[in-house]
Amino acid sequence: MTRTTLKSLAKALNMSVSTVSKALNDSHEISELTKKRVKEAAAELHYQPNVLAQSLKTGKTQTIGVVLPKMTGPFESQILEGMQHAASVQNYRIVIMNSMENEELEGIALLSMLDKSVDGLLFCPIHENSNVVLAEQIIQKIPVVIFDRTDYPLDTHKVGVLNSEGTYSACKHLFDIGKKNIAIFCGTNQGITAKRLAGYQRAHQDFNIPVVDEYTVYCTVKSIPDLHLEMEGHINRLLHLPNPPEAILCVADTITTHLLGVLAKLEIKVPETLAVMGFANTDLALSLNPSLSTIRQPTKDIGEIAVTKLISLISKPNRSQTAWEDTKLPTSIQLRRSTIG
Amino acid sequence: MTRTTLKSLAKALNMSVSTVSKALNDSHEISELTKKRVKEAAAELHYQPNVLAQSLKTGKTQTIGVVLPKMTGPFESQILEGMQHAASVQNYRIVIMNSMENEELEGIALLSMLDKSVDGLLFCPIHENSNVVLAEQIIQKIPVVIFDRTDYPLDTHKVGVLNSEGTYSACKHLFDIGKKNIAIFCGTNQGITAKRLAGYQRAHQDFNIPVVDEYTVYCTVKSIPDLHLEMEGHINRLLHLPNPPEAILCVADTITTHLLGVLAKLEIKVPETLAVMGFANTDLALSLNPSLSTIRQPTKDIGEIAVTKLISLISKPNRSQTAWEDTKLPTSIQLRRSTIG
DNA sequence: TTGTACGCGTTATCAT
DNA sequence: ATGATAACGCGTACAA
Repeated sequence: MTRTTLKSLAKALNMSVSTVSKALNDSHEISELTKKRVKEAAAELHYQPNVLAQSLKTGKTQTIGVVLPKMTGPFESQILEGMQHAASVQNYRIVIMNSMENEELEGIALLSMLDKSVDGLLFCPIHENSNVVLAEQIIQKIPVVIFDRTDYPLDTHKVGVLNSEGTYSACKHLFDIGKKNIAIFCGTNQGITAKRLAGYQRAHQDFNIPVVDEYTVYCTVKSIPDLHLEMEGHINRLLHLPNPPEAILCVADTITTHLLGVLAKLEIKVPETLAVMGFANTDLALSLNPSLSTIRQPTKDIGEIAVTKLISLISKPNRSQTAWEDTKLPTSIQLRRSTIG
Repeated sequence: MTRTTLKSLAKALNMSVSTVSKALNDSHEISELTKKRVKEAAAELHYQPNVLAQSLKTGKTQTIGVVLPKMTGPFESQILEGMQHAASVQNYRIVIMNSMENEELEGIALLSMLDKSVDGLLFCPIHENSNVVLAEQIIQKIPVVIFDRTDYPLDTHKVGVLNSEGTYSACKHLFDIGKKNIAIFCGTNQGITAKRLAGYQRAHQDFNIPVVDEYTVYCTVKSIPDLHLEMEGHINRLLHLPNPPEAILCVADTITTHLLGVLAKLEIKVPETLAVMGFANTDLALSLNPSLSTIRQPTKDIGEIAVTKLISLISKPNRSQTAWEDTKLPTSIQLRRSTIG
């Protein structure tokens, strides 16, 4: 059982390879009749072009590489699904490399993109200056689009969200329901944290509410059980302040979704004692107890737009003189019982 | 800025392509001195072999394809991460195709695996006889390993879990804490549901507890809000039975994790009125209120083992006379407050 | 309209 | 120990 190649197809048809090739590619210099004959025979013999040979010849692989720090978590998998979908629609495939939040692994992943096996790269850097020189090397050869963690010094298209607006709206909502004292739980990614923190501060300014320094809290721990402990400590400390907060705003998915568990364990009433809301992209927000008010990121859009922009770069002849776009998608807010009882 | 190829490298070194190629591949017929010179020059000029040309020549792509029904949800992304990890360690890359639970899309995805662009396929079929003929065609050309939904008529390695044992242990636990009347909420995948249902029934037999027909419930709906409504209906019906159940066992992740939300809305006490446990692979089980007792699948292992088995098939010369292994990994049970208060 | 010949970048066989 | 050359499967400029 040997593979059908152009050559074998040509032999079976008593024609030359080039005729067959042109016929299959609908060249105008081939008669309709032969085209039809060729295509029928191709279908008959289950001919499939060898994409490797095609790519070697054309220099295009119809493949785009994705390098991202993690792929568990609803946020990441939703982005990946968006990418996967947009890519397959436009006849591209996706190969994923996981940097596992590790700069060295990220370097290896990036390096493997230089071998002509992908037409473009979608990159979510671990932090704002990880592997920058490598990235600059890569972008000399293939187009790159930065997504999610867009605070990265590379001149190219970027696709992320309006981080500061998300926290701003959340604060506004909390103010509206009478919670003026809002603690904010920050995550480990500096660029994103900074943006979201800025929205929090700007909201306070605009509404003339003072920012209490002690309300800004950093959760640095990685494992879930440890995170629970760390958050317990923070909450106990906050509630014993002379002026304890009435709400907690979380700026990272893991922190947000696990906070309710911690509060339940401490038997703190939500939202009466502490209202809770934060960035989170899981369906489960609806099924938590109480259901969780969230700031939701348009993950699928991020993925799809990133892919579309990348593909447009790939097909563009002179990439050098492009005006780079820093696309910031709006977040949206779902109000549920963790803030409005 | 033109790419460094074997040829340009050779020219720079005043040597022939074949010498350079052999030197880089550590052929024994090349002197140490030249090897050293070649390798230095290669590093100097940032030479990277063109993997496409390599693959075209060798027939190996160092790439494995994954076709699976969905990739959101913790279960799927954990499996993917396991695959990704095992693959990269063994110097393979992964390209993912999402069938989106749609048999036609699955067919397209599978078809694209026939073009010599992957060395092997990891396949999680939509259901027990979707695209079987296509799969059989594929396995003629490249090795295939079936994962997760292993109830599929293809002679090859399979990697899944001991589904019936999971529900068996769960029932045993519920019996132990005095909940003899257990309702079971089933999902839409027939093969897996059947296995898990069997474990439920076997447990009842072994412990001499009658199976009540009305306790077996099917949740068929896809969207989360609708699923909530459907489950509400089932629960109301069950609780008005003359002999209402004291526990609910869920056999699909989505059902399990969302059930607590439904019960909270109905203000039903968990675990007092109804204990809850079920298959679920999310970290959030710990942070639900009450925290959720789960049957957990070794997702990372599934992914890693599937990859390892596939790679071993790829490197095996005579695939025809292999003894196919149907690997069933054990599940594990985490007891939390949704059953033991 | 069809066919011939070459090259994409490698690896592998055969000489030297 | 090293070098010339064919081949992998395809696309295409050029010739017929």
